[in-house]
Order: sequence, then structure tokens, then C-alpha cells
Amino acid sequence: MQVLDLSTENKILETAKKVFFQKGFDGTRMDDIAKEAGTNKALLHYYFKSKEQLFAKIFDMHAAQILPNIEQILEQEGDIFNKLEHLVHNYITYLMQNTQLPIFVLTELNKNPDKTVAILQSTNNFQKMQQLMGQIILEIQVGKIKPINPLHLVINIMSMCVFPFAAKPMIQNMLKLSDADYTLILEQRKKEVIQFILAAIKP
Amino acid sequence: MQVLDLSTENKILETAKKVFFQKGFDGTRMDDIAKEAGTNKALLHYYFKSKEQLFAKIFDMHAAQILPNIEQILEQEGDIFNKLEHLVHNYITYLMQNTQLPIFVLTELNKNPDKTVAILQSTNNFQKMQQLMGQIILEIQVGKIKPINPLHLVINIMSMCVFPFAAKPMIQNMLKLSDADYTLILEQRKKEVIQFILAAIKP
DNA sequence: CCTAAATTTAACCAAACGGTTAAACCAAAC
DNA sequence: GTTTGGTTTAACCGTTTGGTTAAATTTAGG
Repeated sequence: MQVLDLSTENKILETAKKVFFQKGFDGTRMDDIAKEAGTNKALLHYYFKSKEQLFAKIFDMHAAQILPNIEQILEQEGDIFNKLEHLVHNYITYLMQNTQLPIFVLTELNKNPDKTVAILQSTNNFQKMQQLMGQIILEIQVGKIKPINPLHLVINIMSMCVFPFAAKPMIQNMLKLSDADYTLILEQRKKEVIQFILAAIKP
Repeated sequence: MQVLDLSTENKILETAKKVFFQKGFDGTRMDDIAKEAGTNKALLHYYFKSKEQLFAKIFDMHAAQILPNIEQILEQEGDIFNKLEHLVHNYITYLMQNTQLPIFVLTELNKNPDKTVAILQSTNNFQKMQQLMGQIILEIQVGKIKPINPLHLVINIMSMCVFPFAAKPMIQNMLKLSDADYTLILEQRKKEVIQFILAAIKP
């Protein structure tokens, strides 16, 4: 939930996010956004110049959030296991409040990989990832976790957290799950996923 | 690679697959397909009636392949660990030859979840999944694998296999990997993923 | 108030789009 | 060689789309 800023410009941004998230760039009509925002097309162009620029604004504002907030995790107390537990828990919790984010970002990034620069700029996530992976290597050397390629560990963690959101319709159909079932399962995964990971890496 | 059937109809189908996979339904123009197939728009309508029908044909022909071939796996010899190893290996190997398939299917399925019916029809995958999960439950009772919710195990396996294909641009950027690096990593995952899974579920 | 700037609206435009049509082409059957 | 059927083409059509424009309305400063 967020406080409503009813200025026209913000109303448009809010609506544009909603529509772009649902239908993607190509599937979205400027008129759709205008009507749903209770205004008209010319207004969108007045405030945001073009469809491309409006989309870019929405994308830039949200795309980076598909990555886990590693900075916050690294600063926390506790051992590596505690940190990973927080990572998974916070990550899934955030995605449950932004269920459309993964498929939106993944789709648009795939269609135009150059836009990845935007994600890179906003957070210097590469260094954070390097830090996390460095920490994993240290723990391996100390024998606190099993030898494992940290690259694959990181990819595994992201996969298990993000994929169930991007693949909801597929998994739901494959396993015949209702919407309520699925929400429940996502909720369970906050614990299941970290259990699975710890079982895999604890010596 | 597949043998070329140079009949116009097949040339169109081949090209349509390529373009739809790259740009999705909304991003694809009938003219794009026509030109790339070395023909013209009227031909597409002559053979396939409408954009929707042409797309439906492509989607129906390929969508089901995003699910792992469980049937083949269940029939194989060896214990559950061997079966899972084959599953992961075959699955990743197949996706490496169809890298665009996951993002294509996931995107279109998300935009129109009703189409999931098509996947359901072609393979009765639900029963196969139930069989696999039943087998997992049995192994748990015998104490051959740790107690784990088979639903989450199945989701974890699919996640770790499929996600790296759907999220290639994101992961590549996040970890600063070249295309060659990434291919190598996907190749490694044929072994890494099953290792990770077995470490997590072996008692 | 009055004015000037910012905001909002409705009408309009050209290009792009999916789709149609009628004629041309071409191979096999007679 | 002519007919017949499927195949291919170029030209065309109506609608939708992103974008523009000029006028109308609201807001803020003097």
C-alpha cells in the first residue's frame, strides 16, 4: 500500500505501472492508460513526451527491485546461515507484494538486454554479489559450508525465490492448484527454500 | 537442427516460430514474418487465416515442451536418485537447444493463463507429476530421502533448471558474464544442480 | 481583478497494422 | 493445348495507434 498522491502526473505513473506490468510494452495502448487513469492521451504526452519515455520511467523505477537487497543482508548480525535465511525470507516476502514484477522485468529485459544498464546503475549490485560470494568462499575454507561453486549457489537461490512468481500459471496448471493454494505455497516457501538450501550446503 | 522442408507453408511456420519466440505475440508484425520468410503477408493469411491462429499453432506445437519429459524418466531403471539425475540432465540439455522457449511460454502464459489448457491436453502431465511425487513420498517413508514436501521439491527442481534460461540477461549483468561464460555455466549446471538437489535430500 | 503561465481537453493526423481481393501464375489431368 | 485446381502476388481497405495541435480551462502572482 502507498499513500495516494492524486496529482495527475502521479495518477498517470501509478496507472502506467499497473498496465505495463500486466500487458508489457507492446501490449499496452496509451489510450488504455489514459482511460484507466481517468484522463486522456494528450496528457500522457504532455507529461512524459512519448510511450518510450513513460515506459522507461516505470521500468527504471522498478526494475532494480527484482534483485535481492543484499546490502541490507550483509550488514546484519549472525553467521552466513542467518544471513541467507534473512535473504530468502525478505526476498520472497517482497515478491509476494509485487507478484507481477519478475515476469515484467524478465520479459522486457529479454526483449532489450541493453536496458540492463539501468539496473546496473541504480544499485552497484555486482560488488555486493562479489562480497556475498567472497563470504561464501571464506566459509567453505573454514569448513562451515560444503565446497560449492558460489556462482551456482547464488543462481540456485535466485531461481528458487523468483521462478515461482514468473511461472505461476504454468506451475498452477501443472499441479492443479487454486489461487489460494498457490498463495499458501508461496508463503510456505519462505521456510522451505531456506531449509532446502541449508540442507544442501551444511557439511 | 532439423531437415528443411522448403514448402512455403513450412517455411512460414519455421519463420513464425523464430519471430514469435523473439518478440512475443504483441511485438510481432505479420509483415516481419512474411519478409523474413521471403514471401508476403497475404500468404500467411492464405495458409493460417489470422495472426491469432498462426500464433496458436506455434504455441501449441512448442509450449508443452517447457515441461520436463517425466514419462521417459519414470520408465528408466535405477533408483530415485538416478531418475532425478536423468531428469535434470535431459531437461537442461533440451533447454540449451531451445533457449528462448522458457521466456516465450512464461510470458504468453502469464498474459493469457487460459491457454494453459493447451499444455494440459497434449501431455497429461498432472498424473505424471503425481506419480513422481508419489514415488518421492514412498522413498521418504523408506528413509531413502529426507522428509520434504514433494511439491516444493518439484518446484525447486524446475526453478533451478528453467530460471537461468528465462533470466539470462539479468543474471549475466548481475554477475558480469560474457555469452561464452554463460553457456559454460549452463553446461556446468547439468551436474551442479543435481549435486545440489541430492545433497539437500539425501539423509 | 487581471494577466501569464501551467494544465487539461477534444479534434485531428499520418503511419502502421491486420486483413481482403482479384488477378496472375503454374502444375497436373485430360 | 486447354481446363482445372491450388498457389502466389500486388494493390487496396478500414481500423487502430502513437503523436500533435490549438483552443479552453485552471492556477498563481501582481
